[in-house]
Amino acid sequence: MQHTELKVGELARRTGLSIRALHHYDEIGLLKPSAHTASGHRLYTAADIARLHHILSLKQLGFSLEEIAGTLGRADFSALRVVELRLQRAREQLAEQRQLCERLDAIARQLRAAEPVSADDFLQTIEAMTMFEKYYTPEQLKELEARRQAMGEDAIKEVEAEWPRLIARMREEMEKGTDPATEPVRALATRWRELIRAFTGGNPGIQKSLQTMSQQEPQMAQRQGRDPQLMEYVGRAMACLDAPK
Amino acid sequence: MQHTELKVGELARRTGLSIRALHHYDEIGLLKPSAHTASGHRLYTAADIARLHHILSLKQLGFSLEEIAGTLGRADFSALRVVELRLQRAREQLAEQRQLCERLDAIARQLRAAEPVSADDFLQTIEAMTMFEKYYTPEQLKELEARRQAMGEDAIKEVEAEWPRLIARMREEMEKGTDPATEPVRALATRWRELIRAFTGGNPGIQKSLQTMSQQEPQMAQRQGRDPQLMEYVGRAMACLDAPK
DNA sequence: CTTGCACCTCACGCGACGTGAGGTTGTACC
DNA sequence: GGTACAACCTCACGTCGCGTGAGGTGCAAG
Repeated sequence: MQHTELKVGELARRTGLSIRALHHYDEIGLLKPSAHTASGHRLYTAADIARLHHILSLKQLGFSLEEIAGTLGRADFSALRVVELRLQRAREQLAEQRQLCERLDAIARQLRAAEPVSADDFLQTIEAMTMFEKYYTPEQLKELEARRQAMGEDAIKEVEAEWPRLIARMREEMEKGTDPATEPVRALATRWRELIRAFTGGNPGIQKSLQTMSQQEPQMAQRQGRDPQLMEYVGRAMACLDAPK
Repeated sequence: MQHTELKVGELARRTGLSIRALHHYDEIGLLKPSAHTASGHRLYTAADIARLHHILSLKQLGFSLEEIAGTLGRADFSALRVVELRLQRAREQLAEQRQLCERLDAIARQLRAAEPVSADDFLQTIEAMTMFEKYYTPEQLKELEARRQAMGEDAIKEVEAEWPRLIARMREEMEKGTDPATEPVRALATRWRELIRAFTGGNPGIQKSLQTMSQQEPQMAQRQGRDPQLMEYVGRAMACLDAPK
């Protein structure tokens, strides 16, 4: 009955751990075999094996080896408190994972809906989504998504195609030096305002977030051809709309 | 207009990254600033900053720096495929996280329901749950949980308290050498069978899993005083019940 | 005596940086 | 010119839980 002591290989086979892992536990003092052969081979006693089972249980709960060592070290710990702390951590990580999945899923859907996109479009899409998540609250994002749903795929694509054209025409007028209060510009400015309103839906929170984003991330606007100079021109045109000549 | 180049500190402040992280990206060749001052200070151009934004976007999606480097390296990758692979990984991790949360939550509930438990009880509870998860299918676990609910806390505690008593009395008879076919043992064996039936609910799958677990994990039984010798005695007593003298 | 297996002890590697140590550069003020 | 002080630089080790060799020893069988 004294042959109950196991060597590493045997223990590894029985627990499914690697030999290296057991060596590691020995190294860091988490599980030191109580006996050794004369030649230095590790001999794990029944008590060692019981301890290992405890270790594996706690490991399955996501505790670090250090935490396990601490927990097994002193027997006076409050089990409930320890588990609840760990549960809290796990819940936070779960929420993060969920968010990540949602992000990826949203992007995948975008990609599936669109034509085969170029790498550049792809990166821009992601960047845009990241920005949106940064500047809009979750509720606002929901509302935006709802409005997109309501508009339908085609309408969205139309608007997305119209923006660059509108920007280009506005730039033309600016470069020609057209007075922003006069006609071709008034029409363009009106359309500009309409498109923005179609996006915000008149929601003041979303309007505010959009404004914040535009101010904080001028590079994004730049990439779409909306440089500060143009924006200032548009601003003047808008002002003229409100104050009719 | 040529003052657009940023030094590390500035870029770090704007992106929320640490200076060390930017150094790291430089080290591994993920983002090498296109310019340096004469004295060796890093200067990030607008193009560098754009690349960094791409990097951060992909990082937010959980890609490793190596994957990001690969993705940004060649422009011919299939965006959808990349994202879908990543999504799959994320979903798997999400499932694991969820399982972990459930495990922790179950243990926390157990701990809250019970009296303040000793560290030893705690570890034993966890170990038991781990074993259960190993040998019973999710559906079986659900059924067991349902039966526990139906029994009520007090009844469960009663049964849990009865087991050690029953085991002790059985051992007594065995050590006295009582014939397992004769009376005090017949009654004990009957009760033994009843308790097991209360646990399995007569479900053959659960009966089988229980048997498998008992065979594969003799140490667990041992700790409850059910050594092989005793089990063999119980087995004989059971057989005598079925074949009435 | 050799073969072969299980065991031993170093010791580096991963991934994405954190955290110093110890030195240089740039800028502002005296 | 000197002297702070912040911002930059380059090593280089630490993290966590082992994987993965390299190079050597112990022990039983042919």
